[in-house]
Amino acid sequence: MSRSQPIRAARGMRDILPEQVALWRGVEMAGEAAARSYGYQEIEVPIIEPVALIERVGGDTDVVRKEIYRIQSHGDASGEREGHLALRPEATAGVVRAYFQGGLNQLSQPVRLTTSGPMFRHDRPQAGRYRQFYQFDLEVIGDPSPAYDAEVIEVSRQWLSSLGLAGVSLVLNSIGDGRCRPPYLQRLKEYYRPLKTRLHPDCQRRLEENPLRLLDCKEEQCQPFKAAAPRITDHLCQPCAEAFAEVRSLLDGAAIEYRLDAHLVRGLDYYTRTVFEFEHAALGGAQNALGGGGRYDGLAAALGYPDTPAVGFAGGIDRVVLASPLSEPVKPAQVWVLPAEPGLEAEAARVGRLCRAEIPAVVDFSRRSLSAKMRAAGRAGSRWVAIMAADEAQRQAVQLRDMRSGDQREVPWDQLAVVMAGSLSS
RNA sequence: GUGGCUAUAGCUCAGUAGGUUAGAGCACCAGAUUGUGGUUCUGGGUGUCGCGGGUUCGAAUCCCGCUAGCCACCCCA
Repeated sequence: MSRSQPIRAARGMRDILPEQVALWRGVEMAGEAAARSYGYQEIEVPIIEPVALIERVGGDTDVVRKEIYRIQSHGDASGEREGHLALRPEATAGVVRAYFQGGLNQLSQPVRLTTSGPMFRHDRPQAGRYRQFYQFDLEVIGDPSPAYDAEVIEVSRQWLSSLGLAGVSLVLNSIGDGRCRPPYLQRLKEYYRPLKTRLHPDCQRRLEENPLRLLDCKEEQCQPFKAAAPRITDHLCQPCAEAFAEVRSLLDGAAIEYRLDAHLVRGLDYYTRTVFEFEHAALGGAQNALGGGGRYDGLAAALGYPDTPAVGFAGGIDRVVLASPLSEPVKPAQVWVLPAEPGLEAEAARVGRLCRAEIPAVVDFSRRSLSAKMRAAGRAGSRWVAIMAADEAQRQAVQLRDMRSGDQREVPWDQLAVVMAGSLSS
């Protein structure tokens, strides 16, 4: 009625404040560096995509059922298609679309791509889980060789280890393909059906809807049945079994450690064969997955493009930041220009410009006392301050103070940049 | 989407048998130092007690609703 609440960020959204940004960028840049060193090329794709792009690949998963941010139609009578847009929940589908639409399928294959940016899912927020979250993606499109599965794993592992993360483990599985998975799921259902009444309610529902999920249920009462359940890796068709064996042998050859887990599955339906995930022990159970990926040979066809094999990885930047050892951000050398009395704004601004030839310069135009300005400069971690009152301004000079040593001397404006640059390099 | 816990200053928190001007540490601002920081000293509370309503002479405290955060699910990065 009277006063309204101040506006806050929407639920599940958060800001990355200046203090955090350095760490954030570091994580992102480490990904780019790892990708670049393996010859991956950067690509940017839209955050908004047609809902159909997401629905075709997502199938009947929760992500599509209830977690998609659909964009409200603009109300333009001629543009009813506007009602069919959504914020992307992941990047892979968009990258594959761009691969065809941009003619990358005409280049020599495979094409190695990397991208990163915000994704959106209408989940219940929790620590390490936001409605807008950031992913780093690797995709290798256009070649079925298991060697690319191994390479993608190697690059994503390189990303995580270059950040100095400890306690990261790789989990590996194969979930077969369109040929061997359906018969396996049939077996799995047959195994579980007689046990149905002894499963917990969610699993009773899963039995027919999504039997793979029975395998990673955490409910106590469902545990006893898992051990004897048929394992997908025992029922792979010949080509899938060979591909899986090759991935493992390549990982072994590269001395990449992993744990086989027949219960590892993926949320999105287009995955085939290799699936993998990086876990971090120190993070809570709900957000211990730092990233995951796998082969998605069925995706291109699901989008209406020619059947095209591909493999990829998506890493959660938010969670990697969370898991990263906090490093003290390195403050860049700076000079603060402090006019010691009012009326020197123009001169101070000019001194700032001269300094910027060599290092970033901040000009303090505030009216507070010089000692307050010094305090502020000191707290900001400035390397130098350039103090100037009317008499110095008249001589076109400043008192340049080295904040580390406390040494101070008068320096003419036109020598400032040189003097600071000189003592930086020494 | 389901269930549970929580919400007091910028941060971490104290404050309930309901009682008058709501506190601490850190942070922040100012001064000591009318031209010199990081140490020290002095001063300053910077707050619609998450929001809305109810009970009461009186609510940060009790009740209801809402919102947000956290935790466990669902699912996933």
